[in-house]
Amino acid sequence: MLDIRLFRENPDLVRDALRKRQVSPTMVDEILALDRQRRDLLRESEALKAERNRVSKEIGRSKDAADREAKIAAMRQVRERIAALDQALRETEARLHDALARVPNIPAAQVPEGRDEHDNVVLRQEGDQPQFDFTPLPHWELGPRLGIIDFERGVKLSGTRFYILKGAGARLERALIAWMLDLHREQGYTEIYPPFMVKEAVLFASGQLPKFRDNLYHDAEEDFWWVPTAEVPLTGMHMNETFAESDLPRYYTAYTPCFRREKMSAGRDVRGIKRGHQFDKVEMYIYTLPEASDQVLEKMLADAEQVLRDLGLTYRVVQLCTGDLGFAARLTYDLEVWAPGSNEWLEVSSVSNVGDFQARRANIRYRPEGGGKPRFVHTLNGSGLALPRTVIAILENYQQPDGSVVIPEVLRPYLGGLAMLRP
RNA sequence: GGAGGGAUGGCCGAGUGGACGAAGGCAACGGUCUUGAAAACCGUAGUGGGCUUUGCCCACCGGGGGUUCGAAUCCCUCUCCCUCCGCCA
Repeated sequence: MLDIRLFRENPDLVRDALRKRQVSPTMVDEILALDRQRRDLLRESEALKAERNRVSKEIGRSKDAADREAKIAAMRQVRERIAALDQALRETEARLHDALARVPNIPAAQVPEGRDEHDNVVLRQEGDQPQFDFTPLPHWELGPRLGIIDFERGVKLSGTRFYILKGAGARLERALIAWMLDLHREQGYTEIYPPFMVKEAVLFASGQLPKFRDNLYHDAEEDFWWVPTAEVPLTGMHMNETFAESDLPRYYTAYTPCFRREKMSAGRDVRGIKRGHQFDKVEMYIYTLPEASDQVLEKMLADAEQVLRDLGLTYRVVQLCTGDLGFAARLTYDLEVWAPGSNEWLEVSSVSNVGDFQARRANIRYRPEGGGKPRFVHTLNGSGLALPRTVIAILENYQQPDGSVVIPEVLRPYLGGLAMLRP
């Protein structure tokens, strides 16, 4: 959520930001009109309330019965008018709040301008694309051959975009989660095991609602929403809290499954385990002082990169352009890992500085050391990493001519020493 | 699931219709005293919003709604916490 004052004081800055994001800037004028209307109603209502407060006190003190009756009658009228104004005010505020809640964050100045993902900028590549003296298979062939992925039975249970991991496949998934959490813990993050279902207010706080309702699963009878990412509970965890400055920064890491309806990508990536309705992810999340957030973003990026480096995988760092930036983000780096069997770069991590955008929605502040008004914190989030695509990369990069797959060294202690998957 | 009891400022805690944004205590901050500190004493202090911004006004006592000229206080409702009973991995 943006500060309404930004619209009043610098509407062109907001319009410009929306244009760069390929979003129509007409909402700016709508918001300014609602803001004007709100303040007009508020002024009128508050003036009447001041009068009511003043006269009511006089009524309490008055000894004159006739005087009291006259004032009570007059204030009855005032009450009616206040009620009508407040009703109009509530409606205006609801519309203003809803409009404001749908405005994306302002991109940071250094974000390259562009229409969509084709205009993202590859900053660097780490490692070379491996050469094979045979044709590398895609994971959707390797998995079933190794007996570790069962697509048919996943579909039998739950339909398209579901699969079963079996035997060493299930163990590999679990090993990756445990290893990533341990790595992040060593990097300074506190491990969190959050609820996988949260209230609507939490999804609003992190920015998923109201705009992305269609991509979420929710319980029909109760106020439960399945998390689409651990970023959601890790934001909501400190909702309506005020930190002491000395409490910051806070580094968190969490494993959760992520549940997404994927309505937007119907028919895309239907093969393999690249895009499912349920997938595992280890997430990093940081609360910082505003001044520190840009610097902390670089640490988070490095921490995510270490996962790929330790696995010995080839990846590239991509800076998202304005048109591809997520709703809440002001600056985002994607990490894409090379998958030789699928023959594509797979997004396994998205590392973002959100600024105060979520903090404002979630009302998360800190009190400056020297005293003074509470200020909003900055939040950052980054995957470290998304599991299925990491599994894809491991299977496809470490496959051997005979169809077996070598397990990366770092994972072997988590797999009882297992070094090789064999058909 | 049933019965009962709760939720007040940073913390504790008083307050059952009118000078209550809220006593008192603790903690915090500033000052006096002191070589320094402690103690003692004096003082300052909440959050958000509006405006014609040395200030004035509005709102906020778990959330929402209602009664009333006027609500922390009365009514309805929701959420959460505690106690007991039941059920349960």
